[in-house]
Amino acid sequence: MQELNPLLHSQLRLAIMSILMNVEEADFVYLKEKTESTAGNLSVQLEKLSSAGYISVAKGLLGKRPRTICSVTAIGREAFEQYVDVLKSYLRL
Amino acid sequence: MQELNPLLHSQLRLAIMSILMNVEEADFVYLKEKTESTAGNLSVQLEKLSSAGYISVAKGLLGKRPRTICSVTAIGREAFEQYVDVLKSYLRL
DNA sequence: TTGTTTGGTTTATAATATAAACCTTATTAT
DNA sequence: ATAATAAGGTTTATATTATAAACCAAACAA
Repeated sequence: MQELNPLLHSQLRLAIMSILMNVEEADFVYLKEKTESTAGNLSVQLEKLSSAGYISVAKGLLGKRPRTICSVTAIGREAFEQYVDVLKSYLRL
Repeated sequence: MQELNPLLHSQLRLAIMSILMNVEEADFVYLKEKTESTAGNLSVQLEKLSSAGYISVAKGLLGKRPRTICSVTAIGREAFEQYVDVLKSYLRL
């Protein structure tokens, strides 16, 4: 049995990645609402995905307010797809 | 987004359940080999699945040696299937 | 009869997820 | 002006979880 990439096998990080896989980019506020997570938890998990190179995080401003935009990288996309393949083998999908 | 049943969303417990979903029953030694887990870890996770009612665990003897036989219950089967459905919605399968 | 293997369980530790507390800048109300 | 409130986060502390180490009892082997 292959191992399930532990960076992706986490409720919140998987939710984040699954959103980002289906959209060009998403900002912090959107991800927070969609995943119903706390800001702290989201911040931590984004940082983990980011430092693994799975997503890119751009911190900028929208008008005068801070705005953090996230998108999945090629590496992240590949990791996600591989994770899905392993899961399929577990679940016989 | 629906939550991923945390009792199933765990590498080893998911592996155990995925094995048990495809087989009438399996003993401790078999599960240990298949999952490549340590006996301690396996013991703990079997206990968790058991006390949730997801699997039944029968401790008996084969000849003179102890033998622990596990099988998935109807409740476990249903929980697993529901978990798979939620996962599908995450992964667009 | 001492050591070793088998089949586990219990307990301690390491890792992880999560939320609480906090910070900064902007806006609103007084 | 200035004191509260909100927006958008980050940092840090805590609770949970997974994992392995240490342990135990029975059987068998040397």
